[in-house]
Amino acid sequence: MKSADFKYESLKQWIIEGIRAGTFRHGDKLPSENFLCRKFGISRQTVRHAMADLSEGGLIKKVRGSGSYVQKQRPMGSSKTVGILVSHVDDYLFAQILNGVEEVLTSDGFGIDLGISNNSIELERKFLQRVLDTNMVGLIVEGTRSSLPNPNIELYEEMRRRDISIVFIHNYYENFPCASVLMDDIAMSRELTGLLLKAGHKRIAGLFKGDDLQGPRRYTGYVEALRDADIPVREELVGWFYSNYYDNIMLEMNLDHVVMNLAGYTAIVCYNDWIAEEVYKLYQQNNIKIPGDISLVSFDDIPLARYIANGITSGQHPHKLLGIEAATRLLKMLREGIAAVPQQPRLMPYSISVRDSIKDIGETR
Amino acid sequence: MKSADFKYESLKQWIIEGIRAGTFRHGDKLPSENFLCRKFGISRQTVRHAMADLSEGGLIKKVRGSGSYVQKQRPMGSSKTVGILVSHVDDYLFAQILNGVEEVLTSDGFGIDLGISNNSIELERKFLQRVLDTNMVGLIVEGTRSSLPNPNIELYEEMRRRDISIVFIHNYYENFPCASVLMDDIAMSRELTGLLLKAGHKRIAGLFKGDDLQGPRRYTGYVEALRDADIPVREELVGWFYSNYYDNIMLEMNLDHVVMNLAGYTAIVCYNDWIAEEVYKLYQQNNIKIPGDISLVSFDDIPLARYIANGITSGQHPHKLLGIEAATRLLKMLREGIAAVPQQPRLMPYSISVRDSIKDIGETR
DNA sequence: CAGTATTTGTTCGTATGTATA
DNA sequence: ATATACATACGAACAAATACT
Repeated sequence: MKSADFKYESLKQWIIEGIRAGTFRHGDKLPSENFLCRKFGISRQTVRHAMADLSEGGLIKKVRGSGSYVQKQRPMGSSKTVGILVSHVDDYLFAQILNGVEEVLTSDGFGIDLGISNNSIELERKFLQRVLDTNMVGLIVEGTRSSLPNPNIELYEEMRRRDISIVFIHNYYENFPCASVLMDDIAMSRELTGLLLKAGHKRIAGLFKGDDLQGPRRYTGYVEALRDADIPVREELVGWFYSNYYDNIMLEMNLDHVVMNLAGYTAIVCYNDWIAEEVYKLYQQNNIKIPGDISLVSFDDIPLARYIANGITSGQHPHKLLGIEAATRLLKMLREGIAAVPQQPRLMPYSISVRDSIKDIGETR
Repeated sequence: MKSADFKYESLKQWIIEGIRAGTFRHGDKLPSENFLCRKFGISRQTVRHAMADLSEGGLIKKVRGSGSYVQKQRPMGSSKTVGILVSHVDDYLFAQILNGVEEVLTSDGFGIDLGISNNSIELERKFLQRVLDTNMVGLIVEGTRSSLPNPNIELYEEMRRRDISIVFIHNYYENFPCASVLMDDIAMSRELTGLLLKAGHKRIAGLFKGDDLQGPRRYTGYVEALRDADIPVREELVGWFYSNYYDNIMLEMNLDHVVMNLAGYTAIVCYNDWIAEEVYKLYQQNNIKIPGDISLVSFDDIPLARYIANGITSGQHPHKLLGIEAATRLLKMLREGIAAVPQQPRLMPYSISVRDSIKDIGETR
């Protein structure tokens, strides 16, 4: 189908198509040069030209005295680079993850190519394209706007076709089953909300990120906990915010609007510690005390969490371990094939750092 | 000198040497194939074999009907990958820098290959080797143990020979003049120490990192401030710690030893906010109040700084800007040649966030 | 602008060397 | 040890792009 004005180009195409179609599989011996000469009625030099090109590109390996062989799709010595795409690099969470990933991969001689999506579908696409263009062997990725249908799925599917190993972290796309490593957001959220319930709170507000899978998952845990306690979920106590409003500049301008629209609650579940800090600052301005007036729980347990108010109760997320786990799974897939790792979410264990941000208001249900 | 058993290999060598020696300069037209046939008494096929190899490697460019030309050392379309090597990824400082670097480079179509040295000379070497092996076009690097002579200088020099652009951040090696972007540690430290002096402090302790260039620079500023105030520097008030003791696990075990050996001071200059936090925790255990008993100033102004004690006074380092500045300089070097950017340190502007960690003890000198 | 010489690109044929099965 | 298969090398011819007159 392709323009093959030259004989050596058409022979290259013929071999490539044969490999793609499965006629020649990885490790197979290709027909000898002399055989191809006869078959196509061309000279050996021409055959050699074609084979040399393919060999240069790493598609085949020529062994003197033996023959030419189809290389594994990804010859070991070729790229040895793994892409890692994260959504934000604002804080130390990412740094910890990266630390873990780096530790595992570089000890195995892999390089890391980094991309930041800033939760932009377009930037995600750009990086995925780069993964394909530069022939990376694997990808660790934090999905962009992972709770919504993703238009870049086609690129992920192209990667799968090309046998590029993929591990998602923190989230994944519903319509793309894949290995992933997640924190156990639902259970963690259920337990954190449970702490508030146990302290007698009944009107518990929630503040979640809407366009990232972690938001809905944390919301789910919150809902489950309320349901278990036979407390109806009140729509007006749940605030949602979105990526557009999430970067540091816009955050404060919009968050107070969301938070101040919540009313009549004694406790709040915050999407993460950064949001909790913003809420705390807002409360300070309005002279609301934590936990005196409002009890608060949150996620991530960043170092700051110790210092917000009297210390806030936060779900601990083993970030470095998550990075290590993701990288380890990727390595296994690279070495033993994609099937070696279950293409399902793996939930990381968690723990909760209880601090003085919950006031017991008696009446234990 | 090299084993050139084959004619095409020796011709390749001859051309490479010619380019290296300056006989053929970039853009020059090489002798025609037929000329080389006659000159070396070999067939045109053999000449073509050699030329094809060089062309594949990007060293020369063949133009049909015209001739073969020496390529620029780094043909634009080749790698488009920039290495970035940092020492630690523990905290958000690095994340901010990376954010800035990423923003600039990816908008120009460059990819980022990340390495973490963990302040290990060996890991640094490994990454530098990777930069060379994978033909990266540039490098942004935070030097490893930058206050000491570095055994990897040879690799940096090889990069320079290969026209790989290099920008140092935070530090540089004394014996390798190079473009670099630094925070103005000395001036910042002088000003911070000055704040303590203005508040009447005379016995001011200092706690510095010894094996990173930033440590000695901050110490220098501290010394200059004291000298300006005609206060002698007392050896016993200065504590030094080293990378071995700097990772999170070892830190606390050793820091208290260093800190507790300091005695008879009313104020302390801390290497950075993480150290300040450790010092603060130590003080808490010993019932020492900041600023009641000891005044404290520090560097970096991380978000935590607001929350340590009543908030600590800290020198603000525009991390993201530093990343942007470094990346911008690198881009300029990549586009216009290394000479386009002064091979000297560029100091970033800074500001100081004054908080309630300094007690005025009267007697304004 | 046309024509010609130069230069690289493609293809053929052949011969010899060397590693592998 | 022999046959097979790839690696190097030579010689020749024509095509196509470019440079020069």
